[in-house]
Order: sequence, then structure tokens, then C-alpha cells
Amino acid sequence: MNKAVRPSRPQTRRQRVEEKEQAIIAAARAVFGKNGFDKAKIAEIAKRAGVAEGTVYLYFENKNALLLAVATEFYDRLTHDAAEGIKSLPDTKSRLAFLARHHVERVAAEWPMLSTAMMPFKASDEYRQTEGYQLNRTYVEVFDQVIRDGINRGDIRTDVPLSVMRDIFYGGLEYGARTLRMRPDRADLDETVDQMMQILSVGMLVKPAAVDTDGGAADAVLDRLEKIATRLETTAATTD
Amino acid sequence: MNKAVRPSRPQTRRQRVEEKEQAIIAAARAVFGKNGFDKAKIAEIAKRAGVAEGTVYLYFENKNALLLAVATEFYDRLTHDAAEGIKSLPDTKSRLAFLARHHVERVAAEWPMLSTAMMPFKASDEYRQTEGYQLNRTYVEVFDQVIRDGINRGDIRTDVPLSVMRDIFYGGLEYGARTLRMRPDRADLDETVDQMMQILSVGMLVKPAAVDTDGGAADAVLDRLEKIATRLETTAATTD
Amino acid sequence: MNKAVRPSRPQTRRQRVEEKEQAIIAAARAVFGKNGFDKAKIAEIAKRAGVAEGTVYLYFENKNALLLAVATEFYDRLTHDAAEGIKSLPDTKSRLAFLARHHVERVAAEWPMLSTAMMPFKASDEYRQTEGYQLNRTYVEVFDQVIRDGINRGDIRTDVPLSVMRDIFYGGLEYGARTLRMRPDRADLDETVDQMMQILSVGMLVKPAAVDTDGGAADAVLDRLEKIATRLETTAATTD
Amino acid sequence: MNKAVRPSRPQTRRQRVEEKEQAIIAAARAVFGKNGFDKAKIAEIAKRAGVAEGTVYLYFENKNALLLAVATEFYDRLTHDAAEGIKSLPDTKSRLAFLARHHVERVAAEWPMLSTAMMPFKASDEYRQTEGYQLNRTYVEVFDQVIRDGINRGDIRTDVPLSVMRDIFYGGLEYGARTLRMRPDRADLDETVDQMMQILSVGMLVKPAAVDTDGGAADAVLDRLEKIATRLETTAATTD
DNA sequence: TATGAATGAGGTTTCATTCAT
DNA sequence: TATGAATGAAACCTCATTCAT
Repeated sequence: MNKAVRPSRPQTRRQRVEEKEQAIIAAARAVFGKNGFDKAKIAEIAKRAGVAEGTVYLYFENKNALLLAVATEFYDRLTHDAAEGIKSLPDTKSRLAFLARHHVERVAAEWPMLSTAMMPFKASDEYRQTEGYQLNRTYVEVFDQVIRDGINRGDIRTDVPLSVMRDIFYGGLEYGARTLRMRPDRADLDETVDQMMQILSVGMLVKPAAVDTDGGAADAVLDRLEKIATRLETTAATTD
Repeated sequence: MNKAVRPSRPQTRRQRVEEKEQAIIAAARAVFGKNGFDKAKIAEIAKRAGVAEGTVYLYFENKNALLLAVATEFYDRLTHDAAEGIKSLPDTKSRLAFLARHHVERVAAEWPMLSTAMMPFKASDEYRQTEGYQLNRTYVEVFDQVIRDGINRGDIRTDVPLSVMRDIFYGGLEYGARTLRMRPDRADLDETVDQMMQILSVGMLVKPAAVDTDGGAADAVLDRLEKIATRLETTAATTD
Repeated sequence: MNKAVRPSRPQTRRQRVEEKEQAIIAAARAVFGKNGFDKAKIAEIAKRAGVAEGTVYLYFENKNALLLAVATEFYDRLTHDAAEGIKSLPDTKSRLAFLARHHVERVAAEWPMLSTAMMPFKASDEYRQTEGYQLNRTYVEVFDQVIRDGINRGDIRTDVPLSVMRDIFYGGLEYGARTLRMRPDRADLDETVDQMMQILSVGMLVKPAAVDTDGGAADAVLDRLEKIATRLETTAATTD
Repeated sequence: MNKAVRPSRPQTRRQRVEEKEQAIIAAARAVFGKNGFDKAKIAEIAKRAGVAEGTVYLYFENKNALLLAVATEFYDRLTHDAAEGIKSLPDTKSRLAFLARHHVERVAAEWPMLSTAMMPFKASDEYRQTEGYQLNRTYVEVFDQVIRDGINRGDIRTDVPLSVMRDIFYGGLEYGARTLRMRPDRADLDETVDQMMQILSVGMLVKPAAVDTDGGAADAVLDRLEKIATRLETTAATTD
């Protein structure tokens, strides 16, 4: 039934195995995402992956392990791309903007899977001891590092704990992502993320508002105004 | 049919019936919350409620109807208390603070139930057509009204859509609530909410930096300032 | 909810009781008839009878007893009317015709009830020991008596056992009744019964049939033989 | 896919599968037959078939489908054997006799199953639209054909509709079969069928039958023949 | 007598997991 | 390794029957 596909025929045995594992994970992600973990059937995952039911159990201990594999793959990529993305960005604000854009993009795309399938990893009181928690921990560590860096640079206010910032950042973004998903048009993703960042960055950044905590952007305004003033002064002096 | 209700012990039949219904809903909330809707067993709910399994079906058509009842009751109370709470508060900022406190308090308390059991109401793409969505819609309407009011009063920035504010507000709070739950000590609830509000109110409110909050408007302001500066420079030069 | 119905208000307590019993039996007949005994729900019977579920159990030990009551009432009336009907009929043939008409009429009317609800009384190997069997036994006794009478009068053939005649008579009629029910028009009931009787009476009756029934081809044979005999007689006479 | 089937022990996989399917159908036939469809438990069917409960659902969608399978198999064989049996029989009478014998034999053997389990297929008013009806339709078509043939040959009377004949034929036989079942000795099956046919064939056949069938009327015929003979003798004597 | 809420045993069906091939 | 038929535990739900009022 599955004629050997010529061009991309996997060479080594190991490659073939990995390919199949990937196929199962991909199928699982789709099926878990459709109606959640509990309603997902191994049979459907197997069919989608093009393998027999029993084969799934050759690659994964059980349904839970399969979910963990899906989650791991998802988070690994998420974390990797996040870390990679901020490398070239110089300032805190643009880094946060990138992380926001990146997160919303991925979360919006995988929302069904995330919201339902991964619940088992989040629900319990012992969440912190689960692998799911650890995955998430590693991911948000990228954000945490940006914030810590920002604090060192004097960009980030220090009167609010990192954990609070993190919760608002990701919590807000996730709600936003969900709202986005419910709309027919996704074209406004960029705009929405911008708007979210306008609120978030004002709340987290320091600079100008250092005085009254107010919006962060005021800093920039003041900076520029100061420069203009200086120029004016210079001009005035010259004019004199 | 409505005999004058006299407060005897188990009281009137109707009261007893309502009491039992409440017991079942309470039990269901607890059990749904433990491991999610799918893993919840009617048998356990019945046992917790102190009734026979069949009795549950006397009060609720099926498992789904029971979940809906739980959600409805939860949201009804949530909405009612929210609306009631802001009545006596005069200014936008204190209203938002109240809503935040109220939400976190309730959500933190009911997080297990919310996060898992109500997923069926949130997961699907047709979420907006579900009763779950409507319940939530009614609830956040309270927040929306506060924001609209705040805009009229000039308290709330207008360059970010209400929906974005709402997502960040509730999304952030919910993450925060979850984090709170994972800590052994809940004593710091007040403090945490305060901190969250520091970020959120700075992001949403106008006042403190009515002028300089940046917001998108800052750019425009800066643009104009820059033009003015340029004109001044030119003028200065020319004047020379 | 049940206003006292004036005109037919039952006088004695006993009458009221009997009325309720009848109501329950009638309701049961209808409900049993709809989908069979097993699918019939006591709750529906109670509602139809205008009583509470528990009340049914005041009048009947259990569901089986209720079915038996329905069957008993049905057979009692059936038997009574059959016995009454043949009283005034003088000859075997018209009696059988009456029984056939009577049976088809009743069976066609009550077919749903009979075919499904009363199965429990017919199915088992121990049928002969059931009350259902006895009811039926009493009913067909009317037929048996007609046949025995007919034999004494020389109307009924004696080379076929009564039991065989009975089976064919009632078996045939019942199938016929069922077929009738499946047709939209019941107008042809009389005609169909006539046709069935043409077959059955030819098969069971002795002489008279020979003349008029045609059916019995024997008549024709005899006719021919008689003619031959006549011819022979004539010939013989002539030959002489 | 169709490897040459070599008769090993449990043989090919396909054979084993078919064997198991047959085992389940056979078990279902027995269990359905015992107390009817509703009272039959899948658990018992599974146990009888020597498989796990779940296995039943591997072969049949649900309980109803299983019943349909039982009915289909039964009717298929019944129809096949009926059609096969009449092939070599030359005259209408012997064909009908064969069909009667065949029907009673099968129906008597399977009466429990038929009478109870298949009720769901017969009870409803929409019977004609059910698969059960179609199965039966196909079966009686064999009978119908014999009758139509008989009419063409001048064997069958034409003043009674085919449908009426069919109902009496099968209705009568079925009652007869049931009666047979209730007796401990089945030895008299042949005799009983003969007797039933004596009534039925007299009723349905046209003249000639009377001669050789002896049909029930033979006695009367003989009686009358004797009288004629006597007359002839007398005549002869007189002539002398 | 009458009610109808409550019971709880039991049946059908699903599906993760196993295992013989 | 791969298969997919087989398993059987377990869950939802129904409904005859009981019993407190």
C-alpha cells in the first residue's frame, strides 16, 4: 500500500526509525489537539501516522508518554527558536517584542493542542514536579534572562518581581492568542501583538517613567526632547 | 404548589431538593476539578454528594449538563459579585483593582475546576457558540463597562482596543492566579495582586503620564515636536 | 390538577379503584404494544394512566403481573365474545366464518400489543405451564368445540387432527391479520377474511364444500364421476 | 492478499476470522432465542462463542447489527435451500409439500430464535422498510413463484389472491411448527406436515389434486364413490 | 391510598494495551 | 520490527422497584 517513495527514501535504518517516530508524534499532535487528550484515540493516531496500533507502543511506552513526547518536541522547538531569536537583538524592548510575537504566533497556531491535550501536565497540584512543568520552565527561562538582563541595564523596573511580570506577559499573550484564533482573519496578528506590547512594555520598562512609574515610552520622549532642547540651545547660542 | 415556606429542619420539599442539587453541583465541581471532565466519574460525584448514582441523573440530563450547571453557577456568582463590587467604587483605578483582586481570588480558589473541567467549553473552534462562551461573555462585560466608563472619563487610553486590554488583564491575572496556587503560602495574595496591578494600570491608565505615556500617541507628539524643533532649527539658521 | 369529573364521578370506593385499575391496564396495553414488553417503561404507563409510578405497584405486583393482567383482560374479552358470537349460529361453516372474522378483527386491532408484549408468554419451552398458555387454551376451546360439534354433525373431516386444524386456522388468520395491518386501507377486511375462509373451509369441511365451495377440487372430481356414472347407467341400460 | 489457501489446522487467518464470526453468530442465535433480544446479554453471547466481550464488537457494530446478522444468515440459508429443493420437483403439489416440510423443519428448529429475537424486525408499523422485512420478502418469493407457476399450469385456483394463500400457508405452518416444538416427541413431524398439507392443498389446488392427493376429502370421495359403485351394481343387477 | 424522589444493580459499549504471528 | 486481532476493565446511563411522606 505504501510504495517506496523514491526521492526521499531514508537511507539508514536509524533514519527510518526516526522518521516513523516523527510521523507518530505529528499524528498525535494533530489528534490530541482536536478534542483533547482523553478523547484522542490511539487508533486514530496510528492511522494518521500510517502505522499499526501496536507500533505506537513500540515507540512510546503508553499514551501519556506519547503526549509527553509531543509536548517535549513542541517546547524544545519553541525554546530553541526563542533563544535564537533574541540573540541578535540589542535592546530589551525589541527582545520582548520578539518574544511576544514569537509566542503568540506559535501559541495561536497550536492552541487546540495546547489548551486541551496538555492539560494533564498543568492541572494537578503537583504540577511543579511534572515533566510538563520543567519544559515550560526551560522555555520561560529565555524570558527570565531577558528581564534579568534588562534589569542589569536599568531598562526594567525592579519593584515588581520577575514572576509577576512573567505571568502577565505570557498570560496576557495567551489570552490574546486565543482571541486571535477565534477570529476569521489572522491578518491583524502583527497589529494585535503591537498593541499588547504597548501595554506590557509600558508596564515593565523603566526609563522615563522612572519617576512616576508611568508609561515607559515617556522616557524616550524625554530623551528626544532633551536632545532637541540641547539643539535648540545650541542653535540659540549660535544665533546669538 | 407554593406553600408558605416555613423554616423547619430539612425544611420544605422544595428546599430539600434544591439542597441536593447544590450538593451535587458542589461535588461535581470538586471532582471535575481534580482531573478534568473526562477523568471525572459520576460514581465519585455521587458518593461525594451523598446520593446514589442514579440520583445524579434525576437532577441532570447527563454528564455534560452537569458540567454546564457547574460552570453556570460559578460564572453567575462571579459575575454578580463583580458587578456588585464595583458599584460603590468611584474611580476607574480602584474599580480595576477590585476586579483584579476579585478575579484572582476566585480563580485561584477554583483553578483546578476551571483549568480542566471547563476546557470542553473553550477548546473547540465553535467556542463562541457554546454556552460556556456566553457565560464568560457576560462576566467580562463587567470589565468592559468599567473600561468604557474610564474612557469617557478620560482615564483610559484609547489607542489600544478594549479587547486587547481585556485579554491582557484577564490572561495575566489568570496566570498569576495559577502561580499563586502552586505556592504553599497564599498570604501574599494581596501583594501579588498589587504588583500585577502596578503593571496593568500603568499600561492601561492615562493619568500619571496623560501627556507622556507614549501610548501610540507619543509618537505623534514626538513627530510634532520634532517638526517644531526642525522648524526652530531652520528658523534659527535662517535668522542667522 | 384533576378536577373532579362531575357526570361520571364514580360512586363507590370500589368503583373508583376499579376505574383506576382499568386505566392502568389500558395504558399498559398501549405502551406494551408500542415497542414490546422490555422497552415499555413503567413511568410511561403511569403517566398515561394519570397516576404516579408508585401507584402502579399498588395495583400490580410488578411489571410481569401487569402484563399478565393486560393479557388476561384481552383474552377474557376475546373468549367471551367468541363464545357469545357463535351461540346463535346454526351451522358449522357460519360459525367458523364468525370465529375467523372475529379473530382477525381483534388481532388486527391489537397486533402490536400481541406480537411484542406477549412474547414472554409464548417464547419459552415451558409455555404450556404459563398463564399465557392457559388463557390461549381457554380461547381456542371455543374453536375446538365448534369443530367437535362439526364432526358429530358430519360437517368436518375426521382424518386430520383437531390440533392441526386449529393451528392452520389461527396461524393463517394471524398472518392474514398482520398483512392487513400493514396496508393503509382496512376496508378490505371482510373480503380478505372471506378469501381466507374459502381456503380454510374447503380444507376442513366435508361434503357441503364439494357442492358450492368449488375450492375443493374433489367436488369437480365427484361431479365428473357422477356424470360418468350416469353415463354408465345410461349406457348400461341402453346396452342391455 | 489471497494466498493459496492450504488446509492447515486453524488454517489461514481469514478462515479463522470467519470461523470466529460464525461462532459469534451461532452463540447469538442461541442466546437471542432463549429470552428474546432485549433480555439477551452480550456477555453471555461472548462467553458462548468463546471470545471476550469486546471481540463481539470487533465483528459487529452493535447488538442490533448482530441480530441482523443472525437473521440474515438464517434467511439466506432458508431461502437458498427452499429454492434448491423445488428445482427437481416437477409438479406444484410436491413443490408445496416440500416447501411446507422444509419450512416447518427449520422453523421448528429455530422457533425460539425466531419468535422472540426477531420481533424487533416485525413489530413496528414500518416493518416493510426494515431489513428484516426484505429478508422475509426474498424468502417467500420462492413460494410465490411456485404458486404463479401453478396458476399457469392450471394447478392453482385463481379466485383467491396469492397474498392470502401465502399468509395461510406460512401462518398455518408456523403455528404448526410451534405446536410441534412443544411436544416432547418430534417423530411425528412428517405426519403432521402431511396433515397440514392435506388441508392446505385441498384449499389451494384446483381439481385434479382431488384424485391422487387423497387430500382430506378422499374419505368423502371414497364414500360417495362407494355409493356410486353400489348404484352401478344395482343398475347392473337390474339390467341383468 | 397515593405520591414521586431515590435507589443501585446491571447492560452496552469503548479503548488502551497486549501478544501471537 | 511490525501487525492488528483480541482482551477486559470500566464508565455512563437506564429503569424496575422501594419507601418516606
